[in-house]
Amino acid sequence: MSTQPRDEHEYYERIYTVVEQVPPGKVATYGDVATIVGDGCDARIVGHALGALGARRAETVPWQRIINRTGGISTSGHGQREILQAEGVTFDEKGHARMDAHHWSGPTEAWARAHGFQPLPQRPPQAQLTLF
DNA sequence: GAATTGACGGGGC
DNA sequence: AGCCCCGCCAATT
Repeated sequence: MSTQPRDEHEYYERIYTVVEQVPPGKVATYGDVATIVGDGCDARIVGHALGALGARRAETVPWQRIINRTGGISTSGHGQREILQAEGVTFDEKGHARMDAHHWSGPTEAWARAHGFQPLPQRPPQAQLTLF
């Protein structure tokens, strides 16, 4: 049997623990975090969890390193992009983070297993070569 | 209780 | 890259 929390609040602490693993200069998507947390966690729940961070907790949880799948910033009025730029993350003209250079590859398999989380599946290398 | 909205995402075109 | 449709979970109207 799998214990999947019915109350999304039950995911919050696990979500914060995962977010704390993302190093400066790197970014992860809401979906990435949800996958690592596992047990039915959802990208939207991750968004709710980060939105529920108090000012105190936001000082230890790097919420700014979580962005959407397009590399765009989903928040407004929090200076998220500026903070990321200060950490070394680069953006293109359209305001999208350069995921190819800064996308976090997930926790180490050892860490994930030690803490009861799910490692991030290997992302297929994006071939940009114009064959023929 | 349907429709809508919100710090979302995958797949198809 | 962009747009659309649909699934997802929860809160609000």
